[in-house]
Amino acid sequence: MTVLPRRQQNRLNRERAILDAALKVFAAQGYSGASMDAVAAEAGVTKPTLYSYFPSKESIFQAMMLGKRDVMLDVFEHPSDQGMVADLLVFAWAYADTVMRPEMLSLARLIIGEVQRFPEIGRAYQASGPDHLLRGIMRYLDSQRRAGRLAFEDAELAAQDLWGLILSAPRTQALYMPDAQPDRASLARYIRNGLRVFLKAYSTAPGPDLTELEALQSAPTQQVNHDA
Amino acid sequence: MTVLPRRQQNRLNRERAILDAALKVFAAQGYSGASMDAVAAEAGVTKPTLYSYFPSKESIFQAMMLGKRDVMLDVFEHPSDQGMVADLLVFAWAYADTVMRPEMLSLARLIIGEVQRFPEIGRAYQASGPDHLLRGIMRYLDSQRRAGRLAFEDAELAAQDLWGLILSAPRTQALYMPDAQPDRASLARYIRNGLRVFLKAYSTAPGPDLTELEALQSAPTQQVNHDA
DNA sequence: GAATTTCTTTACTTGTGAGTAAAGCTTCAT
DNA sequence: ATGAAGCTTTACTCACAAGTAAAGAAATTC
Repeated sequence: MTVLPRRQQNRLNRERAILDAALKVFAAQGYSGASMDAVAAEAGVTKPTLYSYFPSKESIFQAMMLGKRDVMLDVFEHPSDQGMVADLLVFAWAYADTVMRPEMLSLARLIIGEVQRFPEIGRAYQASGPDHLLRGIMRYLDSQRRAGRLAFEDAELAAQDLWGLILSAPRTQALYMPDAQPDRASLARYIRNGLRVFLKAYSTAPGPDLTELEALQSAPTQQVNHDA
Repeated sequence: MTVLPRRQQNRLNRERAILDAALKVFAAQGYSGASMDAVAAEAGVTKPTLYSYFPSKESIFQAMMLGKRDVMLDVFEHPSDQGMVADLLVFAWAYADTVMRPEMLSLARLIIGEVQRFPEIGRAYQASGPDHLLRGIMRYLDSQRRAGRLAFEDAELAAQDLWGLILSAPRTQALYMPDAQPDRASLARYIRNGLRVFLKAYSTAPGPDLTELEALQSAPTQQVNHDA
């Protein structure tokens, strides 16, 4: 640990505080609706301080957005090695717990709402979030295909199918209705059904896999911790 | 046809012009970003005229949004009666041609972006668009189940699966990247794959249905006309 | 065709938000 | 400690946007 001079240390902390505040305020009010005074107040500083860290509202917005790139969990990087069905269940829950969190949904709404004015942000988010995750799913599905447990021609389509089956319905609903977030029971229903359909269409041994899925469903599922 | 007095006729026309202009401007700039002067200019009137039709910016926004409720096609109301696979293909294309149009995507972005400030609009849209359509799909799938061609327990889940398989991937991408709208060839790829997976998981006769699907795929698909 | 009513516009008021200049304070080097 | 440097604040400017008052134009009625 290099010991930074107190000034620079403070400066870094404040920059983070400002970006955190910007996320909160922009997510709640939208880009045009958010005022720099509100961001400053939320960050515990005053407006000119903001402008000593960033030259403009737009630059704060962009810095904040691009800084949030690595929020996405590398869900598919570390399979649990307890068999494909168990792996898929773990992945599905980890992913659901990530993208269905209220802050992530707010961020998604913000990006979608502003993407026509800030196209780069949409591209950056797409590349670092969904696309990155999709490649993870693809790698995993491919490994299962090589092991002879799945059969498909196009790994990308298969991965998109898995995503679409498991989470598109609850996520779409959550995007449109912030008040009515799905509870864990209905998430479980979506995940169970999605995996069932996916396995039926893609598994080389649908019967046994479905039996295994039924057996695992009663297992308790722990919520992923995100407070790190 | 009752002949309205010229005054009232003009008034109705102007109201429509204002709401159309509001849609354009709000969709392009967002609620906070749009100015009433811009709406007025787009509608070919001046600001006080706006305020003689609607009491406030918010009321224009709400009237415009709720007026757009019935845009959604009643795609699933009139099956083509050429067999389930052909029906599903027609439905899929009609739906794709509706929800993937740039204006519909802009509207969706606007709603998603503003839904935290206007929750009623999200609910209204969800009820009249997606939910309404889902019920149509459900009715159709149910009829096919009664006819013994499909097998499932929960029609709602089956309908959501169909939707998620066919359109969630391209639509999600289109929402995040307005510049990179998917072309018809890749839409066709999604639809083909989605139907294949759906039939494999839900059809009581997967083999024959898939053969039929292959046979139909080369058929020319006409784009739905929306200019009425 | 003139009077009346309704609608539309020109020309404002008021508030708010982005961005800044200059003064005051804190931290570090000597 | 004391002077110099940078950082933060108070107190502005300027521009733009929501909403309005009063004058002017158009249409309807007698």
